[in-house]
Amino acid sequence: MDIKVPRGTQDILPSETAKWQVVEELIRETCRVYHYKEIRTPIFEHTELFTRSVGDTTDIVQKEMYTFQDRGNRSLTLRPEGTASAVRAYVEHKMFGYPDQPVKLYYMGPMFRYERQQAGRYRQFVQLGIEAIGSADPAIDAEVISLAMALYQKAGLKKLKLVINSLGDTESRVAHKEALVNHFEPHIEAFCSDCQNRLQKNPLRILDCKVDRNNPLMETAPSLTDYLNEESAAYFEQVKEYLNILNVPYEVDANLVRGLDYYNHTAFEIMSVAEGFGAITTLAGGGRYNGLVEELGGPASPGIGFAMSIERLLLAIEAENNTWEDLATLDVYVIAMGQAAKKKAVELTYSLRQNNITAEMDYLDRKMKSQMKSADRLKAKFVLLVGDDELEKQSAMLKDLSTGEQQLVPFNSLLEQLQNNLTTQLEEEKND
RNA sequence: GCGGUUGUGGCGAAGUGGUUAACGCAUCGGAUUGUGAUUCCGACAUCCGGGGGUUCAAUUCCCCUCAGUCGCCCCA
Repeated sequence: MDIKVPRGTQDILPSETAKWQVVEELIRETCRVYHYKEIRTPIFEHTELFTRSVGDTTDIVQKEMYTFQDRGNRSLTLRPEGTASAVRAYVEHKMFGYPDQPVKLYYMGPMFRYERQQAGRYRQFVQLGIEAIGSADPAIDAEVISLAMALYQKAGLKKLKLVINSLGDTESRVAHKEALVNHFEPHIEAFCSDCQNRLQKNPLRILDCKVDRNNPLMETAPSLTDYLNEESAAYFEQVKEYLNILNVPYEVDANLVRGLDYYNHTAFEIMSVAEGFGAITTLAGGGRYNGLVEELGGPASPGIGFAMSIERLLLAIEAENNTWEDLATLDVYVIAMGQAAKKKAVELTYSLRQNNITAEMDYLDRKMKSQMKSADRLKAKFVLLVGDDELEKQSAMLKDLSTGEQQLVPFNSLLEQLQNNLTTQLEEEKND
């Protein structure tokens, strides 16, 4: 065996899929309650979609995209994020014309970024994305943020930190960027090489730099908050007010910057503060993108959304020591002794399944003892035993593995008997 | 892209420059001709990620390479 999964990808094995299903179910239910509808878009798009929306100076576009030529010489890219696709679909299907605005969408599926793997980071990973397009009401900002928080709470997470900031509108951002460049440029040679690159590209990131955090120029750098124009500042105030109304605790971090170009106004990030988490603690991130629909050819329509990583959600749940209900249950294990009995066992197993009873049997012609061990290991509730004696009596031995009790039951009343036993066992569990 | 670390059977994990590579778990067989625990007995790595080198001899030393993993950058 020398072919392995490609770097940064993983197989999610049967022993793991149960928890994925639990989380996925929780997510769909939450989205339903918040009245977001699922949209499914292709896993690859025209490359231009991402260069135009995400921004061609961003890390994602510059070094992380899986881009390829198809046989028709088109440049396609495995989607690195979902907002661009959702907005593309919004424009393409003229959802701006829908009577009910904002259009509220969610999607869940794999995203792809070419990066070195590390704890909580993969080249193929699964994101839940939420988008509300068509409203510039600060209340919907609060709704989107609270949806994310509600989801984590339902998943049992407590050690969370919500950080918000306002990037302001274009006017505010341009003014601030100019101020930053003026502030750092005269002394930029004192900064790390990354920061020197950031100066023109994205000076906001300099504020975030860990290498240069002790440089005195950091303290005196112009804050984004001071450069918000009146309208942007007022908008941000209202978002905070709505979060207060919803009792969603947050911290304002004036240095919070998101990596994608299309963001403006509200930006937020949710982190896990659980110990035992890896170096990457961001569970979800999002923000407002008021210019994006227009950028992709639609009418000016404001939007806001977020993306959260399912892998990181799972990691966070584990880091907080929450446990998973074991969903893999087996009602009946059918044991056959001898070839004649095997034929009956095959038939019985099939009919049980026809009646929604989870059933399994041995396909290795193993001895009875081995089959019993399998039934035990698989945590079967009941065993149905068929041998020559039983065949003669047109019956099967029905054994309750939890009590060890067994009784001979005629074939023709087996189904009824089993269904009775299963329901009484279920009720007893409830009473415990 | 850069750096740390690891790479021995299905899994976990010891180990040494030299005739049979510990041990634990799991699995299979038997003790127990048709019953799950425990116990006891037995089986289970022509080979120690791959390639090259040093050596009389390498899983153990050196080099290269590949892979996993963690971290930096950045992000979900």
